[in-house]
Amino acid sequence: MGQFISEVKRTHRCGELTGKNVGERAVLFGWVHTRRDHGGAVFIDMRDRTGLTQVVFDPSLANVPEPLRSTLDGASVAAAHQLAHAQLRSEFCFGVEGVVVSRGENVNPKMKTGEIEVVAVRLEIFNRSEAVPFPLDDDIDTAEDKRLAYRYLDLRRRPLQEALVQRSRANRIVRSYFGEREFVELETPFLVKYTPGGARNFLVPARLSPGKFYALAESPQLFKQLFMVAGFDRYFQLVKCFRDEDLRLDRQPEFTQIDVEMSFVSQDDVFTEIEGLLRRLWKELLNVELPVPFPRMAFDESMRRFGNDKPDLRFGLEHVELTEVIKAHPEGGLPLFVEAVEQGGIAKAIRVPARHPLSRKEQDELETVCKGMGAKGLARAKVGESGEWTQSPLAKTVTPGLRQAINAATGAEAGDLLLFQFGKESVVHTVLANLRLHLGKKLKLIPEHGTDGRWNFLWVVDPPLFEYDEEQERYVAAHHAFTRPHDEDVPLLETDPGKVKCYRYDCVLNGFEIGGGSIRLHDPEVQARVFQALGISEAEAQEKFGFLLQALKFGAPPHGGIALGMDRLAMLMAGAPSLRDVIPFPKTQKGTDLMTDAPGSVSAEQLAELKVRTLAVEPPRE
RNA sequence: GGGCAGUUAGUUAAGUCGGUUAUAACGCCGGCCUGUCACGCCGGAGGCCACGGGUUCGAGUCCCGUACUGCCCGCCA
Repeated sequence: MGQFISEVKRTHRCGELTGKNVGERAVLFGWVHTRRDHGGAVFIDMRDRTGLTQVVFDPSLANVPEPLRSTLDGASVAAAHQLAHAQLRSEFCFGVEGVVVSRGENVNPKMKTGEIEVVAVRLEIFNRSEAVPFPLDDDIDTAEDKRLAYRYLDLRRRPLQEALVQRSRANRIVRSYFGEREFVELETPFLVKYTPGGARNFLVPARLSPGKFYALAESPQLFKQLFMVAGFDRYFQLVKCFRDEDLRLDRQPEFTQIDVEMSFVSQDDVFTEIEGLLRRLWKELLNVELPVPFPRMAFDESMRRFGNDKPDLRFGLEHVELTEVIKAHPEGGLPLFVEAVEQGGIAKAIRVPARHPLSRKEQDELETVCKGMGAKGLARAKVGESGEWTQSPLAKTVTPGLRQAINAATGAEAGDLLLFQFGKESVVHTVLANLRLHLGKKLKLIPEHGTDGRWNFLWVVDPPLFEYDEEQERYVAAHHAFTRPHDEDVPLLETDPGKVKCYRYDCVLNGFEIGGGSIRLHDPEVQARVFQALGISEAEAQEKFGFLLQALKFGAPPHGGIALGMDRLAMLMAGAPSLRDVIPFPKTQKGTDLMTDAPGSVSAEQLAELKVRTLAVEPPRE
């Protein structure tokens, strides 16, 4: 044991052997991927992270041509075969020394290395393996929780290895891109002071300040602005961020951002830098030329046409605004519609073209989907040959005038299906935005998971600076309080804050928000007015953001930036169905780690040392 | 906090109207096999049907609850 490694060094990797290597001596290290034992000859598909090579243990050396054959030690070959036959099993880790030979008639065109095989002259088993709990093939349908419990085995599988290797290359590209462009890579603290608002923070008890807590940084936002004040001019960082919010397919509690901040830039300058980066990533990793500049869409337009601020532009099924149409037909015969509109709500529809027929049952399923998102129901109407509505309770009540107006607004033709939502604007938008995505997948306009080679990038721009919070009955910052409003809207800060647009932007790809940022507010006078509009007093602002406000007083440059979600980028570039597939050790939707069983209990002593007492029902161990 | 779906052998699944020994494939173990590559053939082991309660003469199957997993709404400045 161990001798093998000190005596011989690896000469090749499994995935890189080709016909050009025929005749070479080869030493390979790897794992048993599959084994086919014919008694007389044993075939092993040997795997390392580069791929597979067939290793054959054949004491007859039938496939080794002379004069090479007579140079090989027959006794050693026979011993290797015997060991392979008797012991070598799935997922054993082993080393092999042999010669690369052509497979001749037996070429396997399905394998990258199918032209050749390695005839084993010497075998060393480094470590045996228990039977693995699930197959390690490329395509498996093993339940996620079992894969996560044995993540180190799941990570032996090629799709995950390739995704992670690609992500590693992406990191390198990011660093060289920004490095070449005079950006400085700077680090920021993870243990920071808690600031209210925004994402919920993970808290870390501060042992040296009993009773006090650090927060884990949800982003380096304020620090990177201070880099600008300090004059670093152009900053980037690949940085972990932590947010204690509920998880989704594309959200993990700890994730990585490509964090960027620049001084003396406009919104367009930021876009140009980022488009250049994304172009480089797509070119080098996917060999795809992304057209630039990316299209831009106003936030309001995105909400109107798609019901959210991250539209998937790969397919239609756009929302059709019907509020005004209904208002124009007060006699229309749609009490529910009218009621919703009168109460300040809106009415919208999606038209499903006749070429995508949906059965009654499928329509009912759509209604279930909608109800799950807060809809009261899903009104629908099938459009007949002469524009009449059928298969709908609306058919009898709606007046011909309103019906024709709605048909005209939606562009409805015979055989089309109209799906309506009416009520509170936020609910209508949520329901229809998700219904549109659901339909897109159901009708195979976009894939259920992963990508289809279409890359529809989009900048969503000019959102409102404030959002009205109905619970608190006041305006809150839609992004953060340091976003620069459009100059022409500044007067509205006092008169109509809801109308103020700002230099905030999101980068959207195929319906995923892959990045967002803003041009920052560096004018103290406007800043004060923004705080006032938010109802934040001078004292309050000082307490929360005092260090930043102070910093902005010392000749702060105009600046702005963006943060890109590295995990989401990696997921989309890999065509992976989930963020978990590009994170080596991800967490479940409940934020647990099924391998380490984190989060775990701690001892009473540990808690006492931190001056922390838990109210949880389950007492800590020990 | 809420909605939907799921949980049966190591894995993936089937399991009819509630009925007596819970199936299959793959994997695993043993045997045979010299050109396989989804190797083949023969044999074998392997199950608290997630957990708890209920209905019933009888529950994998029906009902209620809990846990866990996934997707979504809320949440994510």
